[in-house]
Amino acid sequence: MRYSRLLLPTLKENPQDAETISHRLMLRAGLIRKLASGTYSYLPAGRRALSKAERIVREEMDKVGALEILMPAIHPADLWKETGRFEIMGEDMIQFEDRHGKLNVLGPTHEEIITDLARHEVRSYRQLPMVLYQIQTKFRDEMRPRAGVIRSREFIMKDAYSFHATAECLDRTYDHMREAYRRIFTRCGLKFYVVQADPGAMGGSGSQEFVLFSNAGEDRMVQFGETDQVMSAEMAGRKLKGLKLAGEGGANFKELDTPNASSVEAVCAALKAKPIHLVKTMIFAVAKPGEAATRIIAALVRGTDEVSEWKLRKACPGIRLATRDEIEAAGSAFGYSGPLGLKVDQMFIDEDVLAMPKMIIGANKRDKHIVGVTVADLQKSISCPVQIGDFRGANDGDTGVMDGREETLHLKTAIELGHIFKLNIRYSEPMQARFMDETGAEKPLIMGCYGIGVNRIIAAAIEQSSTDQGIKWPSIALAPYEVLLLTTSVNDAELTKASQQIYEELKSKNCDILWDDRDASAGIKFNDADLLGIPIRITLGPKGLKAGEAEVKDLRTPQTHQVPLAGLISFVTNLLSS
RNA sequence: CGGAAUGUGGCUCAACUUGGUUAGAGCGCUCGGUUCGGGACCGAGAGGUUCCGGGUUCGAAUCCCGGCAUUCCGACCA
Repeated sequence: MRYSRLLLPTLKENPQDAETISHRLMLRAGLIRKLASGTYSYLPAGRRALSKAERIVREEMDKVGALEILMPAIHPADLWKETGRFEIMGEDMIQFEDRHGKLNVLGPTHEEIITDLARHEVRSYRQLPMVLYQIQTKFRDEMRPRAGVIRSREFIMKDAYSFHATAECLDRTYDHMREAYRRIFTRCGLKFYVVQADPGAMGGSGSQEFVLFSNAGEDRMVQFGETDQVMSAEMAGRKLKGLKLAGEGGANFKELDTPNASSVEAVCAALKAKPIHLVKTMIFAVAKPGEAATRIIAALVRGTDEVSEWKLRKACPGIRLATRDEIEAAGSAFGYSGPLGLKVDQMFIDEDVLAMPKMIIGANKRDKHIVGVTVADLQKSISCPVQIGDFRGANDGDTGVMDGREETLHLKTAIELGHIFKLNIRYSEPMQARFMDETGAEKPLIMGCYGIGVNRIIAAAIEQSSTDQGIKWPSIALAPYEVLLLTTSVNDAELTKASQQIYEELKSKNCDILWDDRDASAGIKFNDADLLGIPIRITLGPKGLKAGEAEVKDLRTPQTHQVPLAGLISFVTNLLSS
């Protein structure tokens, strides 16, 4: 491609709207342009980078026998109602009525759609296992799009879905997909971690995330010491000291007015205290979906900590946050809950609470808190069963425990690149997607699903390795072009002729080459070259031409070579295949 | 949805506090010339609903009210 014919509008200055490095550089290097909040156009170079990522994804999917399909972005809302996810996804789904008054949504993901396809097309265990995938635009009406392409309202996702007769077969495919994902991100040159994750809204029995550490990310992760072991902060277990609910004295607490102070922050302001002095009391209900609660429980953590629903769920399965009515039925007031006098069936107390000398707790009355509460007071007043343990998300510096080993936990923020799930029959059962097994019995299809945020690959690559001067593509396989031919001046006929010859020859060798043939000063060309970061840069100037050599810079090493023109083509093709 | 900030040629910004000529600068763009290995220089030129609506005033980019948009923090999130 000739630069003079290309739309590659670089920006000299940082756009005011862009804060994160990948966002800034994608704009400045002319990869993307914003249409509106959370929606971006990909310009030629950006589209090329995306295509390169897509190509890697396709090759690895095809290698594990996945079949590419394409599903609609417009879905009948009825399909989403079959699994209950119409309500769960809620306002994240972009909805519209068509001219016939039928409600449709723009697909944020495709479990329901693929399951519908499967219930029509899959009849027999003989067809299984089957893996289908697509690369397609998804829509989510994000509350707050941010960081350019990292969280946008419209994004490109590779989503794959697998169907199985047995759980063992799902396990095998899941493992193959995980390895395929490793290969994909490795080929993209990304420094990624595979993380045990909470299946969350997707449902199912297990999942792993592929993440890349970056402060532009949104996921809170902890790294186990200096190892490659990473897990979500919510799930990382910590070492306990063995504290007990016991103590002497107490009963010197008093009730104070805290009008309209239901958040930790507001209570601190009202009582001139710090979050570390507070205890948060979270009330949960044990209930089946859509049914009344069978038990009400409470969880206590310090004001600085977050209750880990995941850890709590392990101790007490089937929980969900209690409703306002349920909180009041437990003798409390919404926003002012505390352990003293609370009528719950069980209490789960994070161990750190027991190390607090004095605590501030909710009084179970509107606009009131109790200060000066001690562990002894808790011991005397709590009559329900109590479990002491690890019920909070991990903090930076905690001592983590994994498989009997102990390491300091380092808190990190991360970009989620991909996520793989064992769905089992989460979707096939409610949607009645069944197959006939070898005994002639009808069974729900066992499913897995596997997602990759394709445009996040590009953003993450730039987050991982770039400077304010420009992008440093971590893999040549991702760069919009492999080779940049920089002709320092186009007003020298000899130079232009020699450049064109190099350009044509490399092109004929199937080399992805961009020739900067613009009538612009060398400085502009060098700066644009730095911004775009094309890995191999050939610079040809009048002095070099006279000496019969070109300068070849390999940005990956980064080494500069003076190469005789006679051997230039083979030198570059060797670099590319190395 | 809560908190904060911003909105002025294509881009980055100034003028706003304290209302007062024809709203400026740099970059970019067009034309002419010089230059030609790190955003070079000289000259000429085009380009504006100062986000929108209302109000105050003799007079509003500037002050007031309402709205919209964008960004950041939080809540939320396959």
